[in-house]
Amino acid sequence: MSDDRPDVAGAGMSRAMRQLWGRREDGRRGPKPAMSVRAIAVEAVALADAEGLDAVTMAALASRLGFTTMSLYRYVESRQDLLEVMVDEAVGPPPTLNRRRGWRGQIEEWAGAEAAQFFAHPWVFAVQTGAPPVGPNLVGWMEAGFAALNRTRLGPQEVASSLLTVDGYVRSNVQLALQFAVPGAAERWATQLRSVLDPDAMPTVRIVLDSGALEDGSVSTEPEESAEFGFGLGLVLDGIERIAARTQRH
Amino acid sequence: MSDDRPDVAGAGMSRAMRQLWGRREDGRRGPKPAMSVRAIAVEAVALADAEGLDAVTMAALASRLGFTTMSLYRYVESRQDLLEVMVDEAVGPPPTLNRRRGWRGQIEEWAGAEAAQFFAHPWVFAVQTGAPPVGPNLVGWMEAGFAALNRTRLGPQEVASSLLTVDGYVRSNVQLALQFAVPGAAERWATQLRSVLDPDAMPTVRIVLDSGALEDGSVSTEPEESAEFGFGLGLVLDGIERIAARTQRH
DNA sequence: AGCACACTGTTTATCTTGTACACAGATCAT
DNA sequence: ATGATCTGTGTACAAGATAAACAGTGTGCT
Repeated sequence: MSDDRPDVAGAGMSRAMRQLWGRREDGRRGPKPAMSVRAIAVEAVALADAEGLDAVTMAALASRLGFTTMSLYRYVESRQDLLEVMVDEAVGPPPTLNRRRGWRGQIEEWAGAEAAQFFAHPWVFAVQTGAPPVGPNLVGWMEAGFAALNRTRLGPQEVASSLLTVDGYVRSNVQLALQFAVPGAAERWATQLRSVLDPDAMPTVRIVLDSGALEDGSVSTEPEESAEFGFGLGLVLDGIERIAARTQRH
Repeated sequence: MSDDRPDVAGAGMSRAMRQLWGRREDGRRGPKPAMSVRAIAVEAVALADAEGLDAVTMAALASRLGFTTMSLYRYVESRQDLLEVMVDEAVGPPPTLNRRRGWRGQIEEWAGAEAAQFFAHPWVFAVQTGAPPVGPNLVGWMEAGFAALNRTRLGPQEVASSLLTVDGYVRSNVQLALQFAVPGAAERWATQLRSVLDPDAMPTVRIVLDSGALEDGSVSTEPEESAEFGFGLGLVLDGIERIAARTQRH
């Protein structure tokens, strides 16, 4: 199997991933494939958007595409493989950042765009990735983010850490916002807690709860416009800025 | 069913959660339960630690406990319910923060302790929670974190946001570290990318990759001791500190 | 004391899903 | 041409969550 040759492009990836990177396969005998990994991914994403990730069964997806269940396995090694391809498709190509803005503005753009993607495809959070991502789109986002941060004085090490921090911030923020996005979810949660909380044992939670800080409007359902989002991101960027100011390039 | 009375303690939670909060059930007829939610959770956590989350099937868990599969459903409403209970058990009770340290030191403690828990129970990340968490331990961690941040001049709203940011940072950082923790994973990942990357299209990724910033040692496998971890956390705390310095209490 | 009911753990059965395997036809290298 | 290879298909199975009905158990009420 030439697929396993370690020196070939895309070694170690699934066949699907390799196809996403546009790598040609070796032997081109047999009938031409009637589908493509990308087309499958697009349909799968649409299905997940419409009915949730659980609705994306191999059978349902295949049926939507007008093929049999097993035909999918010619393109994707397993459901897990499919999910990873779906994530790459869902995040889409990276944004083209405004060149006239400084690194900080660009990272804000980047973070906002990422948040928007997550809001558009909430099920992405439910996909469990065991290994670091290798999809072309995800790597593209990395490139865009690294490029922006590379305009600071930070060294590669710090650039990587910083982007990771920003990415982590965006993810956790959106994830929480999504949980509160269900109408009434915040109130229901607050009510549950109040009904069970011992005020003496947990005074501060009570205070925050009563302050309404976590009520419906506060953790905004919207992506970038949220004051919440901007506030926390500001924290992170302030930190990066401070480090950048006192760092020598390595 | 008195379980559904909206004014009763723990309304809206699963029976299991209510039991974790120590709420007594109403009718106490019939035979005494042979197990307890907590005992089940402990065994389930042990199983997940040892063999991964997938190994935690209702059948396997029940067998370990010496009962039939279906008996578990007397304690837990569904597998999903079990998973949520497991998470609360896995994070455990919150740390008691050193009272002599300032808010910043305490939050560092808090973050380190949280990271340690995640490292000890990596499968926690694979559990998908649709709603905000309501387990007593998780709320306990909230309390501890809020209490520390409450020593700043920040208002409740900012306190909540700040802790969320810290928590998000810890989670994403540990999650990534775990992915690179598999021996050779970082190298394999770097090799894969290099073999597929077009240097012209993605120059910055190439630079970071070649800098070794993401090689095995860099993203440390260890919790708090990691320079990585401290660096990023420092960013976030710097940000919080700056805001706190210029904020009036609301 | 006795009785009815709430509650326990069990047994049995079902339904959903992912996926291995073998096949028939298509197509290209030689 | 011809055989190796690749495609989509049909069949079959195994794992796993959970619904339903059941028989025993202990409590509270009479």
